[in-house]
Amino acid sequence: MQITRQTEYAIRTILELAKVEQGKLVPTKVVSTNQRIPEVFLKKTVQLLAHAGLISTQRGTDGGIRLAVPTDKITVADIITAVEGRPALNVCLADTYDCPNRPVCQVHRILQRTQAAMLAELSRESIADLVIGYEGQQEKTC
Amino acid sequence: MQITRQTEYAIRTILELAKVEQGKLVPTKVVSTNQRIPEVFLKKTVQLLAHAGLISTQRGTDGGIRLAVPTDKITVADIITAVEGRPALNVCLADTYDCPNRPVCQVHRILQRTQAAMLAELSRESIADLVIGYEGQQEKTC
DNA sequence: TAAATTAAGGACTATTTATATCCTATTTAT
DNA sequence: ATAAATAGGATATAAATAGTCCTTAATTTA
Repeated sequence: MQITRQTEYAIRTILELAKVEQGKLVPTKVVSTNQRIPEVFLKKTVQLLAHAGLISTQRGTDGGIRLAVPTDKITVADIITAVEGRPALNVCLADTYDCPNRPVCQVHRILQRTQAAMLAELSRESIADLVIGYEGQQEKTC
Repeated sequence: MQITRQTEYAIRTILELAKVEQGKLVPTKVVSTNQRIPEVFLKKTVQLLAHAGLISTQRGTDGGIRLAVPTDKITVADIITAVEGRPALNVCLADTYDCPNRPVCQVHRILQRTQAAMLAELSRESIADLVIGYEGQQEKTC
C-alpha cells in the first residue's frame, strides 16, 4: 500500500533537480549528500528515471544529471511509474497480469474504480504545482 | 503500492459473508473452500477483521463468522485498515511514524494531499454499493 | 594521449516483509 | 464426554526491497 523507499528517493531527486536552474547538471554525488541517499543505490534509481525520460544524464568530468522535462510536466504518478511500473492497487490490476476471470470478478471490479481515482489524483498536479509556495524551506526531509 | 494478498482475502471474505443472509454464521472452512484461501491463513485474517469489529466470531459446533456491521456501512478503506493498518502512501505518513521534519518536508507535504484523496476514494462507497448489480456472477475471482 | 571524473550496468548480499504452517488452548452444542 | 469450531503464539519459507561491489564506458581537461 506504500511507495517504496526507492520511489521516495526518486521524488527527492526530482525535487533536488527542480531547485537548481533548468538544464544545469548536478552530480549524483551531490544529490546523494544533500538528500542523504546511499550513493550507489541512488545511481540505480537515477537510471530508472533516465530510462523513463524524466531526467537526462551526462558522463565524464562536470557530468551529472538534470531534468529532461519541465517541472510542470512531471507528476508524482510519472515518478512512481518510472520506478515501480504503473501503480496497481492489486496484483490482478497490474498490466502484466492478464486474469481470465476479470469480467466476473467482484474484487477486480471494486478495486478498479478506486484505482482509477487514485491514479487520477496522482496525476492531477505537477511537481511545479506542488512545490509552489514552499521555496527555501526544503532543507530537511522526513 | 499494492494491497497485500491477505487484504484481498479479507475483501473476498467480506463479500462471501455478504452473500448469505444477514447474521448467519459461516465456518471459515466454507469461506476457505469457496474462495480458495489457505485455511489456517484465513483464520488469521479473520481475527484481524474481528478485532476491527467488522465481523463477529463464534466458536464451537455450528460456529463460524458473520458480519458484525451491515454491508452498507463497510468500505474498502475499513477492510484495508483492519488488515494493514491505516493506509499510508509513504512510511512518513503512517500513524506510527512521528517524523520531526514533517513541517518542513516537501515529500511529506506532496504525498499528504494525494493520500487524503486516495483515502476519500477508498471510503466513498460501501461494499453494498459496490456489489449492487452484480448478483449471481461472483463465482470466480482473479 | 593520459589522467581524472562521472555515469552505466551486471552480479551479488543483506534485510525486511509477506505468506503460510504447526501446535496447543478455548469455547460451544449435542 | 465428544466433536466442532475459533484463538493465538511460535516458527518456517518465500518474495520483495534495499544496498554493495566491481568493471566498463563516456567525457573533459591537463
